[in-house]
Order: sequence, then C-alpha cells, then structure tokens
Amino acid sequence: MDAHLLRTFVTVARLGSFSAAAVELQYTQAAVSQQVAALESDLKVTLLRRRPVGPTEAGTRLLEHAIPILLRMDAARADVTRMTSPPAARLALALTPLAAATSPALTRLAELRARMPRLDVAVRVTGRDQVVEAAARGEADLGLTDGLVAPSDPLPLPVPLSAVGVAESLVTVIVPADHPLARSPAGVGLADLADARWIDAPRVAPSLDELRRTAGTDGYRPGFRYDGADTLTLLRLAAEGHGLTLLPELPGGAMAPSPGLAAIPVTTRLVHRVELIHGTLPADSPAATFAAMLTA
Amino acid sequence: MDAHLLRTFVTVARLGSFSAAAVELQYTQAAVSQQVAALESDLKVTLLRRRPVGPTEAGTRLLEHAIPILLRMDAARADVTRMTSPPAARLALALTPLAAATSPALTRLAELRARMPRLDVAVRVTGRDQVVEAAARGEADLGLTDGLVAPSDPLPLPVPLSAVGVAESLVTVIVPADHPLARSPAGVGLADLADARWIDAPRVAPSLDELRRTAGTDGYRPGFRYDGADTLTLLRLAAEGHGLTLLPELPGGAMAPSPGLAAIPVTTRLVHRVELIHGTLPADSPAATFAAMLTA
DNA sequence: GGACATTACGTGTTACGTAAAAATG
DNA sequence: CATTTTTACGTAACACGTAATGTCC
Repeated sequence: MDAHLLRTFVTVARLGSFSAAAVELQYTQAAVSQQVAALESDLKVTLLRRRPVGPTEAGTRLLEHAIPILLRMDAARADVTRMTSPPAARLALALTPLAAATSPALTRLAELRARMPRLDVAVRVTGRDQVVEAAARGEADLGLTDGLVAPSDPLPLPVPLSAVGVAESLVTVIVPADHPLARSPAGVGLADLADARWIDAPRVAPSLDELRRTAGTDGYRPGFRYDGADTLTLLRLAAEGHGLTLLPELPGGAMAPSPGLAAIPVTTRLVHRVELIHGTLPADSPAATFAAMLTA
Repeated sequence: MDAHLLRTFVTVARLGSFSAAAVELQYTQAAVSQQVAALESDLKVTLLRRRPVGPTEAGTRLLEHAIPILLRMDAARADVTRMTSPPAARLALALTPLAAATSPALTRLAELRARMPRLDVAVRVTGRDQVVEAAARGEADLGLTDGLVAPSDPLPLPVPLSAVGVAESLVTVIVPADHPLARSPAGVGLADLADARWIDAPRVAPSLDELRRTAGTDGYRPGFRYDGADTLTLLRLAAEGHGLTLLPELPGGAMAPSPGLAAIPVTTRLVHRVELIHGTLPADSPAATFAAMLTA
C-alpha cells in the first residue's frame, strides 16, 4: 500500500477515468492500470468498477482514509521542509468567502501592508476544503476557514493544524423580505426549518450536511444546489426565492446589493466561527506577525 | 516520502538504533541506513542525530506526522480487508485497566458468553495508545479506552474510529488517609492541586499531560513516574505517600486491597469517560452483538 | 468501430544484500 | 579497539513505457 499507489487510486476515482488520471499524473494509461491492479491485488479487493469507472464499496472506504493520509503526507513534508528553507518575505493567505466577510482579516491585512509596504501578499478565496488543503500543504502560510458549531466547540479539521478562533458571529436565516418568516424578527429555531426548501451552497454557506450533523436531525432536503463560491450570487438566489440559506450576521451594507432580503436570527445555540489555521510558523515571518495581529 | 521509508525512520527513532531497527524490520543494517539517507535527501533535512541515535528537531516534527500516518494506513488496510474476509466467530477485545474497572464491559461479556458458549474470546488489557492501535489495525474487534474530559466532550483520538461512550464516572483524587486533603471530603478543585506532588502513571491513570491540557494550566509537576499498567500497584504507591493520583470513582471494594487510602471527589467540571471504539463491524458478528449490548 | 482499459514484454532504474571502510565513544 | 553507521558495488526485482490485445458502449 505505497503512497503513490494511493495517490493514483484517488486520482482515478476523482476523475472517473484511468486515462485522465494518467494525463494528470504524467503516466501512461498502462502504468495507471497496473498501479490500480497492484493496489487491488495487495488488498485482495476490487476497488473500482470499470466502465463507468467508480469506486466500489471497498474503494469508497479506502478513499475515506486515503485522501486524509495523502493530505497529511503533504502536511508532513511542508512542516519538515519549513525548518530548512528560509522564511519567505511574502504572505500567502487562503480564506473562505465568509471568513473574508465576517473576520477583521482584510482590515488587519491593510494595516500590515501599511507597516510593511514592500511585502508581497497573495490572497486566495476558495472553499473550505481548499483552504484547509492549502494551509496543510504549506501553499498558504495562513488559512481562514469558517463553520457552524456549538459555542466553544472547535471547528472539525481533517488534519491537525494549529487553529485559533478569530471571529464569531450570530447565525441568521436569509429569506426574501416577503417570506412569512420575515415577520418573525424575534428569530427562529433550526428545528422549525427542517422541512423548508433550502439552497445547498457548500462552498459558501455551511453545507446542509454540516447543518444536519450540528442539529442532529436528518431534515433539510435541498431544493437547489449552488456550487459557486460567490456570496453575492447566493444572496441573489435567496432573494429570488429559490430557497433558504444560512449565513452569519453580515456587517452592515453587505446585503445591500441584493435588496428584498431579510436576515432572521437563529435562536438555536449555534455560532458561526472563523478560525485561523496554519502549520508551524517561522518566528519573525510576515505570517507570524499577521497571525499575532489577528489573535491579539 | 514512501510509506516504508517512514516506517523504518519511525522504527529507528523508536529503538534509537539502526541495527536494532534492521533486526525488527528484517532488513540489513545497510538497507536501513540507505532508507534513512534516502528520506533525508528527499526532504533535504537531517532527521536523526547519530551516536547516540535520536531525532533532530525536524525529525521530531516528522515523527508527529509519521506515526499517525502509519497507524492510519494500517487502519485503512484493516477497514478495506474486513469487507472481503468472512466475519470471524471470535471476539477480540482490547481495553485499558480503568475501562475494565469502571465500565460494565466484563459483566456484559459474561452474559454474551452465556448466550454463545462456544465463542472464542480474547481479552487484552494495555495502555490507551495500544488499545487505540489494536482497534485501528483490526487486531482487536473492539476497544475500550478511557480518558478525562469535560462532560459531553468526546475523547480525542489520533485516528478516526467510531466511538461511543459506555460509562461515565466522577473523578477523585487518591490520597493516603492521613493526608491533609483527606479531611476535605466535600471535594477539591484541580486548580488547588497544581502544586502538589503527583504520580505520573500514563498507562493507568489520566496522564499529567492530559490533565494539564484539560485544566489549561501548566502545573502538576510529577514527583514520581509509574510506567506499569497495574491499577493495584498504583494504589499501593499512592498509599505509600509517593504522590497524588487521579482516578475515576471505583466500584465498592476495588480499593480494599490497599487500605489507608481516601478518594476525594474532584469538584472541577470533569468526567472520566469510557468509550467503545471500533472500525466497521460486520453485521451479525459477535463484535457487533457485543457492541449493541454495551450501548443499549 | 471507437474509446478505453488490460495484458504482454522489454528495459532501465532502484533497492536490497554483501563486503569493505569510516567514524565515534 | 570495538561497536555501529556509512559507502561501494554487484545483482535481482520491479515499475514503467511501448505495443498488442481485450472489452464495453
């Protein structure tokens, strides 16, 4: 069960094709086929159904392990390598849209740039998984993820990284202004909304899966799925009545471009938390400075 | 950064010797040396100091990743392999001493054996790490670990396994009967005990490290370390005045063999929890039956 | 029949063992 | 000086590429 066998297995499963995986991994199709065969014969289980290519039950089980294992191997390499390579005079920051909207990160970043005008800054806004990935791999010096959790609970992370909360917000349900709920400004409990129509927007808002786990129910059937990463679009979708969505309380004005929306406070004991995540930070690096500014 | 390079690196670090690692891994010393060299040249860092052999700082960092990675690879193999191999008609149980003492597991086990007289049962009592390891690797069908946590928190596990609580106990401080503390039967807070002399007995009782993390202080300097796994011996040590130790409230009579001890309730909001951990259980296996009996 | 995966086979690399050298305490 | 690690070198295994064969829409 060599690491690179796992890597090609995961790639084949992700792309649903041996040939596509071969292209991505710079192998020939034959090599990919042989590697998967080797893994299967090692474990004595069929991992992939062919034509169409997809994981078997055993394959699914293996994927659940293999993906975090590979991520952690990258994290290990990054962690160890950092000890040799000199601290770069740049700051690479990965964050989710809501981390950008509800944490003071971008404000602090402006302050940092005022203090260090020549600092090379790279900001990347993506989904939660990619942020964690980038922070683990060391592609980003710092990551800012967000999530919906019970107060005082940490965000669950697939890899162990230093994590510290930098912002907490109340949770609100976004509904069109003419929606019946809009007339209960006192707030609603999540349990009351299990049967409503939801927009599932895993890259922006807390995913419905997350919501189910947090609320402990199995309700929240999605009526609509939005795979983009843009918050404004999500607000537009909510305004058009495609369904409800859950967002942290946004700073004044953020919702202005999409009028006709109401944000109803959620009374369930739940907070939206933004956490700063990172591997080992070299002392005196811009990343360490910025982390200190955020947690101060 | 191949998996087996990590494995030999970890082994060398653990044994503090290239030659010893070679014996354990069935390689020649030369092969081990080459593998470590390969890993070091891949990562471009020295991982081990030689003579005496021990991890460098980078090596320590790598160990923190490599050990869980290897454990998880074993877990992955066990998880996948279980899907093929027929469910064994045996029950292998790994548990910690305190899990045995404070959970109804052994009672339930007797009931199970009454119902299935021909069932092959193997019970292994060891430290927490070994229990988790055995459950992850599939060497044990079921594991029972214990730990000290805030009420409602799950026990932290280095690998993701199904975990469900099966018993909770109050936490007590064990002191000699003539100790000043023995006169405060109303209970003491942990913070008041940060400066006392402690026995560190990581294989039996909650380790002092764990205690520090849970209490958030950095007190609890050990005066004495007990590396054994036997609870009675620990009680004897406490009776002899070697230091304080923390134990869950033990069922009546358990402390009788070591008279002269008092168990003072701890008033800090903390519980001792026993959790049942396991990988995927084949339906209708003895393990699944027993798990159901424990969680019912 | 065409796209895609598997099998067969030849080759170059690599990873190990043996054996000799170097280093360290 | 003895023990332990490193280096040198020969060999055998293996993993990949090329190319032919097989298989499923």
